[in-house]
Amino acid sequence: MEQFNPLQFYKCLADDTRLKAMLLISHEEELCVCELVAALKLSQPKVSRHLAQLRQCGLLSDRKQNQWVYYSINKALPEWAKNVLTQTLTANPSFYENDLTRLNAMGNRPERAASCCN
Amino acid sequence: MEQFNPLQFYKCLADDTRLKAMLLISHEEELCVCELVAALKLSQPKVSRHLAQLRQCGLLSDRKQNQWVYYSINKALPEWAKNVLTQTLTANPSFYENDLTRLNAMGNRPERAASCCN
DNA sequence: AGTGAATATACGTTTTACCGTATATTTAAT
DNA sequence: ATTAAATATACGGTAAAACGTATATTCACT
Repeated sequence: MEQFNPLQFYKCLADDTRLKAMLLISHEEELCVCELVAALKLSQPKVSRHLAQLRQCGLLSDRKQNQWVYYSINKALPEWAKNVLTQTLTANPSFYENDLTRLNAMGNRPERAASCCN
Repeated sequence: MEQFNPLQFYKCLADDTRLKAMLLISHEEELCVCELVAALKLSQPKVSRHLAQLRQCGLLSDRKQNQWVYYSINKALPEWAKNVLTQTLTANPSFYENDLTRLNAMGNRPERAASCCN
């Protein structure tokens, strides 16, 4: 993230897959790729590509644990951008409710250890 | 505006011309097309096209007075969207400062009557 | 070492968005 | 009526973004 730029931020949010991924991750603290693939009902390469973009633009952080990669909202995001995400999340539950339902219905969700003690 | 949708909202903000226009209009209450053309240093058809899109998506309202068309933020925008715009405006002054300078340097800015008494 | 699961990337194609230029429309002024 | 200014729209071309498919990489398990 060179210098955080509002235009780049909104370009990241201007795609259905990326916006839903951001909101689901906000809602769940962190999610791994396979959980997002199940929640969004999209192909793995498609999801992975969009997550890579969100990470490169500084919106997401990732941590690897075993074979999984967990994505979370980048703590270093400017406050205004965090607020934008929170507002969007709380005001538009119907935008992502189906995805949340699929996520919760997913069997075999990976166990996760807290990032502080692995 | 059928039903206000966060994805469509962010697609509107995901273009340099549109984002700057939105922020300048937020900052100035209302602006006409020729003021935006001067502030953004862009062609009139380009600015007009983007404003039309913002109006069609429900982000802007317009009112005609004499030969000018003034654009302002749509009062009917959902609160969360208004908050997003306000946060973006106050947190990113450098994103639009040059445009604001050009706007203020513009000679012959059209006189405007308040919309309540024309 | 070999296999399978999770994830990432590369490549060519298709779709979407944006743009410049020309032109139409509306209003005001002469 | 004619002209000029402000704005809007139409059309064809270009560029950017997104996609599907194939493949590479990494890690755990046997």
